Amino acid sequence: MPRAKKPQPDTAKPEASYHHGDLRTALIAAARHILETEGREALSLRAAARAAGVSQAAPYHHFASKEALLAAIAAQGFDELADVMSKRMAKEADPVARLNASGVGYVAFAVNNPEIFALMFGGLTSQVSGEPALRESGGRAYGVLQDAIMESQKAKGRTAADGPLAGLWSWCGVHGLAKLVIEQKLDPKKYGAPSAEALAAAMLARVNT
Amino acid sequence: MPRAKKPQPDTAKPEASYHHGDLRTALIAAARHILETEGREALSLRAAARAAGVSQAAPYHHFASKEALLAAIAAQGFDELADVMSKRMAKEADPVARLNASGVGYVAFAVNNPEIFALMFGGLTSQVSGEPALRESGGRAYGVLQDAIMESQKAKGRTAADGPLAGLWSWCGVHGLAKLVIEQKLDPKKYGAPSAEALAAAMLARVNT
DNA sequence: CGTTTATCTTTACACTGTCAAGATTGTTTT
DNA sequence: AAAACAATCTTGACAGTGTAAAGATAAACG
Repeated sequence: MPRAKKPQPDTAKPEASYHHGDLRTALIAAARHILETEGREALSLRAAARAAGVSQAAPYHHFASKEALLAAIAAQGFDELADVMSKRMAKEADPVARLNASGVGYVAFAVNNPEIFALMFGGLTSQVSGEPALRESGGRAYGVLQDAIMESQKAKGRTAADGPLAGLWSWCGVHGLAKLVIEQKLDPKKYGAPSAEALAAAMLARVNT
Repeated sequence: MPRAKKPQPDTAKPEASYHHGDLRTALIAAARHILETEGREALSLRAAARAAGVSQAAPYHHFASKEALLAAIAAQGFDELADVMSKRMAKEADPVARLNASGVGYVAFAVNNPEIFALMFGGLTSQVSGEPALRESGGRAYGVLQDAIMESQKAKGRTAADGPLAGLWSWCGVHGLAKLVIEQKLDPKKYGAPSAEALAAAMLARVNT
């Protein structure tokens, strides 16, 4: 909770100051922490403000609404999703292996960040899902996936007419797998896989040559 | 809103009576209506009670909490999902065609009932997702899908070791497709399909022989 | 009939998201 | 430098929420 301020980072504990210094990021961090440890239900704007050590109305100087704060967290999630997928892909050379690696990364992120993943996909009102920052981060993650799909299509010499569907199906499968595992509707161990990640890898390997 | 009571269904408008007669189902209906027309955010227990014409505390004689009411709606959803899938399957003879038909039905239900589908998958706290009625309805729907998968596996002469994965992948793909379309992350028309249902049919036909 | 039990109402509490008005501080202009 | 301004934060308030306790009403059953 004791957070360094920009203006004077000399004193050890600059707590009692009227201006926080970096409330916006502090609120996002606090809200994310609550979200991850206590769940969506327990996350209130007031609780986040409390955790950041400010009054209940302070957040409104940085976010238009509670939903806007949630959208900021979701945007962060999309950025991390893109990172995870990129890093997994970087380890592979073969285009199809790269596509599959991105899919496994997708599942890995989802399982490791279930609450944020839920926020990114379906947890926000449509009013706020059009926010520019959110759309940009979402678009970036989508781009990584799309590139992987295109790459592998080209490598297999598919036509443009038929091609997209195969990649699309991989995305749908990976997304559905992640969701079902998170909601506990699907248990990887019942299918002989030690983890959701392993199950995704096994299935993608079966499907994509 | 004027709802027939069991004891004396003779008078035209039995409104002003202390006992409602069938409050439980009336509350489910009212809540579902609000959910479908105004969205999840607008659905409060008090609003449902108001719509049913009773006081704010009346629902607690039929549901332990707001979540329990939502769980009842979700259970209804699972029953309807099972029905839709069963009816679609009944129109086909070939085992693989039957599997694909159940998948298309899955997507059709999801797209036609987005709010309830969201409730069924991810919209409930884990505390209430273990309710017997919910688990039973969910199990029934799962059973329909599972049967379709088994059928088609047997028809193709697959081994038990390898078989389940193919069916699982279809489920994941169909679920992911439904979710992504509902969240507007995926537009069927961008892939040359007039509807989500058509897209699901096209993809399943490509994947399952 | 009277008693019991299920159903419903009234009242109340703690909590929420959000707004308006005022206090405090940092920044810019003169 | 002082003065004006803008950004940031606080206090106080309002309507609405989920839920619990205590009492009223009516149906069911002896």
